[in-house]
Amino acid sequence: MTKDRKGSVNARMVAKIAGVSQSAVSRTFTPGASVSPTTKAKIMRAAAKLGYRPNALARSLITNKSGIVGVVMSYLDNQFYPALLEKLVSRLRDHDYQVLLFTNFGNRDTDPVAEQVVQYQVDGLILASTTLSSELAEICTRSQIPVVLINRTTASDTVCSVVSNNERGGRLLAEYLIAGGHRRIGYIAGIHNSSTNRDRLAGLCSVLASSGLPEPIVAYGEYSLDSAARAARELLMLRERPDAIFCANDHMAFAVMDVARHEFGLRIPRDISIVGYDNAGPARWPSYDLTTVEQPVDGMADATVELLLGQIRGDKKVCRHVVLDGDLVIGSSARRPSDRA
Amino acid sequence: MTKDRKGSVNARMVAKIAGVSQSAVSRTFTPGASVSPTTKAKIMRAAAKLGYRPNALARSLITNKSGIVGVVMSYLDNQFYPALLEKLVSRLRDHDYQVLLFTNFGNRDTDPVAEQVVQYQVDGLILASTTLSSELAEICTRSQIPVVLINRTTASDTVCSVVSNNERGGRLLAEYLIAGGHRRIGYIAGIHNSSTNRDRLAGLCSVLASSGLPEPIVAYGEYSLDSAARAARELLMLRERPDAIFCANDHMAFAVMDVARHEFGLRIPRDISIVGYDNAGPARWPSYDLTTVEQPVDGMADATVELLLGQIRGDKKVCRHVVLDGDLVIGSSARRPSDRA
DNA sequence: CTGAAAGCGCTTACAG
DNA sequence: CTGAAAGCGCTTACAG
Repeated sequence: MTKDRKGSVNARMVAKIAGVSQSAVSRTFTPGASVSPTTKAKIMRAAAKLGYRPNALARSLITNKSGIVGVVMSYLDNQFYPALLEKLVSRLRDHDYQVLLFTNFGNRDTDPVAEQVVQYQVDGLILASTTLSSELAEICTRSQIPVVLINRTTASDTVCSVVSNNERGGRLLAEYLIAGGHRRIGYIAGIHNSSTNRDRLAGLCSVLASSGLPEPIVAYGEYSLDSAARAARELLMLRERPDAIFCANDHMAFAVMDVARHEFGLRIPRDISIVGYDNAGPARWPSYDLTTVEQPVDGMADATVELLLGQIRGDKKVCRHVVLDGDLVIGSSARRPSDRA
Repeated sequence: MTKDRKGSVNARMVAKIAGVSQSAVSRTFTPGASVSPTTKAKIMRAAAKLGYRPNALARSLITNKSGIVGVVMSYLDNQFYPALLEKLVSRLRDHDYQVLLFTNFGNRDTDPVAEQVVQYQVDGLILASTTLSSELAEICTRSQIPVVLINRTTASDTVCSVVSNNERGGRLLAEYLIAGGHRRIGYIAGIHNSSTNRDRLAGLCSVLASSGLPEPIVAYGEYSLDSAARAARELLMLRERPDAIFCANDHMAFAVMDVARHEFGLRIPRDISIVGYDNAGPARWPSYDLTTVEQPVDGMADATVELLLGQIRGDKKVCRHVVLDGDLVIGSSARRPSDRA
C-alpha cells in the first residue's frame, strides 16, 4: 500500500533512476557538497523527470535548522505593520528564510503562539507587537530561540530590539509645534505600557518642560481608531481646548483629524494642528498630509534581520538594542513656523 | 558531543524520566491515542519538568501532514489584503493550521514561491493575489497540493475559488450612479487580466448598455495608488470630463478622490461622484466616506478555509467556485439619487 | 568523488 | 493500555 497523498517522490527514487546512491542525490541538492559534474547532471535530469524536490522538513530534522522564522504581529490594521511585514518577508527571503505568521490573537493569551513557535522549530522569532507580554520572549530564551523585538524595546538585556529613536522623534515634533506657536498641547496616548508610547511622550514632555510650557493634556487612544476618536472628542470638548494634538501614532491621527474636521468643523491647521508618528501610508495621502516623524521601515527591517541572523549563526547572545533615527516629515496638518499667527 | 542548539529535549528523555516507553510519550501528545490516565499524568509531569514540546516537523514526516498552509498575497498596501490575511490566519488557527506567508515578490517570478511551497510540504495553498500567474496553481495541482484562489477566479475547473459577486457589485454601483443622474461615467481599471477587474467592469457595462448610455471612458490604474492618480488626471483633464468615476477598487478610489479634490479643486460629490469597490478600511474614514460595494471578508475567509480543509481531508477534488454577494455601501462620495440635480 | 550506514524525533501497526 | 520495532526523507561522518 503506497502513500496516497503526495506524488511522494523522494531521494531514493531519484537515485534509482539516476543509477546512483541516495547520498549522491542528497549532495546534489546540498549547496557546497561534493558531487562530480557528471553525477550531478544525471541526478538533475532524473529529478526533473520525476518532479523531485527535497523535503525541507526532513532536512530540518537532521540539520536542526528549519529555515523558518516566526513573525508575531498582533494586528494589521495600522498600515505601518503590513508595510513592515512586507519588508521583513523580503529580507528574510533574501536569506532563504520563510515566514510563519502569527497575528490576530485578539485578547487571547500569547501562550498558544509560544507553543506553536516552539513546536515548529522556528530558527528565530521577530516580535513586532506592542501589546505582547514579555512572557513569550522568555519562553523563547529558555528554548534557545533567538528573538528580536521590533518597534518595541525592553530594559532587559537578554533580548535584542530594534526601534527608531522615539524619544528624539517626540522632541522633534514638540519643537516643531512650539515653533509654530502652539502652547496648549494635547497628547493622545497609545497603549499605556508600550515603549513607543512611553518614549514619544517622554520626548514631548522634555521639550515642553525645558520651554517652560505646561505638561500635555492627555487622553487615551490605545492605538485604535475608535479609542482615538473618543479621545479626540474628549480633548476637543474641553472648555480650553488644545491648540495642537500630538497623536502617539499616525493611525490614531487619521481618526483624530477626521473627528476634528467632520464632527467639530475645525479647519486643520488653521484651528488646530495635529501631528502623528510613523509616516504610515495614508499619512502621505493628500486628505491627511500629516506632519509626522518617519519610522525608517527599511532600516529597521534590515537591522532586525541582521540581528536575528547573527544570533542564529551563533554570535553568542550579542544582545544589542539598535536605535535608528527617523526624520521629521512636514505636511500641512500642523501650522508651519513660518505661518505662525 | 551533544547537539548544542536547542535544549533538544525529546520524547525519549521524557520517557526515561517518566519511566515509560517513548511510544507512550508520543501517545500522550497525540489527541485520541490510548494512554491510561496514570501513565499520562506521569508523562505530563516529566514533560513539564523538562519543558518538552513535540517536534512538529518530525511528526509531519510520519503523518505526511505539515499543519502548514501557504498564503500567497502579492502586496499588502491595499488594506483589503491585510484585513483578509488576518481573517485567514484566524480561521486557519481555529483548525490548528499555521500560515506560511509569501508576499512582496515584486516582479520576480512566482517560481521561487512554488519551490518553497512544495519543499515545505504545505498541506494547502491559498492564493490571494490578482497578479499571480496560473502557473503556480498548476504546479500545485501536479504536486497534489490543494489550492484555493481567493478574490480571484478562473475558468479552469481544476482549482477552487472564492470571490464575491463582482459582476453584480458592478451593476449595483452602476445603477446607483445612474439613479443619481450620472451620464458620463469614467472607469479606472485595475490590473487588466484580473477577474475582479473584468467582472466589475462587465457589471458596469451591462447596466450602461441596458440603460442606453455610452460605454465608460476607461483609464488604467492597475490597482496602484500612483497609476490611479495618473489615470484620474487623464480623465479629469478631458474636455468633457466624466460626471462620475467608477474605480475598480477602493484603494485606487482614495487616490482618485484626492486628485479630484486637491489637484482639480473639485467638490465631491457636487462636482463629481466617485465610487470604489471592497469597502476597505479607509473607505469608512470620514475623509473618504466612500460609496462602494462591500466584499464580505469574513464570509470569503470562511468559505476559503472550508474549501481548503475539505480538499485536504480528501473530498476528492470537489472543485467549487464560491460566489458571495456583497452589499452596496452608501457613503457621501457619490451623489445620492434623492439629491439628484 | 562516492556509497553504506547511522540517526534526526517522531507515529503507528503489531503483539502482548 | 503498553512497548519494541520499523520507518518517514533526509544529512553526514566514515571508509574507500
